[in-house]
Amino acid sequence: MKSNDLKEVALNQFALHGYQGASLSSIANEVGIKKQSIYAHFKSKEDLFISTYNDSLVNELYFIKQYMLENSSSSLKEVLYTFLNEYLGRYEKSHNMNFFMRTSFFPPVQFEQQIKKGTNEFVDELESLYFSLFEDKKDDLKPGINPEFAALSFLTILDGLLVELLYGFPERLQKRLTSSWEVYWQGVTK
Amino acid sequence: MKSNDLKEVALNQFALHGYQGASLSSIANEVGIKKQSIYAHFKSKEDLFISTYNDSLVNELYFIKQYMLENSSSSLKEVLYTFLNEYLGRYEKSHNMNFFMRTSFFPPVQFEQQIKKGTNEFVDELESLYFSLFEDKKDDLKPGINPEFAALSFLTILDGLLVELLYGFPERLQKRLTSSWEVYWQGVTK
DNA sequence: TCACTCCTTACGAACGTTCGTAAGTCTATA
DNA sequence: TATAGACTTACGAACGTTCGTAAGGAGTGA
Repeated sequence: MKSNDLKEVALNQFALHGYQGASLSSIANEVGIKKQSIYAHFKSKEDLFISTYNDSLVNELYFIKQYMLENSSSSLKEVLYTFLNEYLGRYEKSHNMNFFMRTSFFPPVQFEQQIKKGTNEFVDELESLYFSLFEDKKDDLKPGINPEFAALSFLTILDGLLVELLYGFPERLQKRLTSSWEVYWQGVTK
Repeated sequence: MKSNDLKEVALNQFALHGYQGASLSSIANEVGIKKQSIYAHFKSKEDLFISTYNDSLVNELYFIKQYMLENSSSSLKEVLYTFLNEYLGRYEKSHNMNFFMRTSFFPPVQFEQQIKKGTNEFVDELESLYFSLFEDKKDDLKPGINPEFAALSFLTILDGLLVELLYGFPERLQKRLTSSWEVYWQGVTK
């Protein structure tokens, strides 16, 4: 289906150049059609954009939920550390994360409320996934550590590493990952 | 001087709409001149942009260095925690941080190398500032904690909180700040 | 099987608008 | 009187969008 091709190419272009920077003609070009033909699939550039955004949100959430399902039997330490590495590695494999971050961090003004709502639901879901995880495995934590605090703290570090991912200096990212993990794990276990 | 007015307005518009989304005419409009008059001060939109970017980098670094100078006698705990709050609070007061983050995270393609170089120097300087701080005050740390690790870990948390700042949910930011700080400080002290 | 209609997808041509940029002119200040 | 800075006018290029049209497939009734 050409609609999916369009959304896939649009994702890449929007990730690379942003909403305003990506043009319909260059998107159409990459798909192999004329820009007017886009209007057979989407009624406007805005329509294409939010359609792409909704997909990216679903994909992002799907990846995380899937990981959680597949690793629910591992120890807390293993779940967390492996997740960090897998999630950061995902960045290289598709533009979905890049697009999603760009759009969530700096939404085009005309979509601001809509995207803020999406972001809010995403983070809410993410947090409750991690709350459950930490609650289930709180025996792995040092007594006296609030599982919710530990979860939020972990997610903050994850966000911090995402920033480093955007900067694009892999060796620095690696050092930050090592340091942050060590200090974090030392903080939540004895 | 009108050049400074221009850069100030440009900073706001670029922060709000990005490089491609901000137009010279709207910038000129806000300054109170015609867009063609911009060319009396800058030779192109690109020129205005990187000029604005260089200013924003200097400002960002200045704020941090100044804070470090003024608080060099405080305890490590106080320096760090107060910095977190002051730096996050700075976000509301000017668009400099927003512009700088937007540009560093997602540079327009034609400026990519130039901005990556700036970002790299900025982070390098930031890290060495914190390396010195943690080295100077390593007695405040739990023995066995590597001061460099503690510094990088702190900076990663800072970045993570910046992301939360961009999301724009103050109450969530507050919870993350509290949790992250508590876990972090528990990790680096006994 | 045939003809008819409907829907999807694609196209060329053109629309109005906005963009960044250029050249030349006027005017105030120093 | 020289210069900086703002103005007017104008430009080509690119933008998103609309229109009319055409090819192809799916389903329907004769």
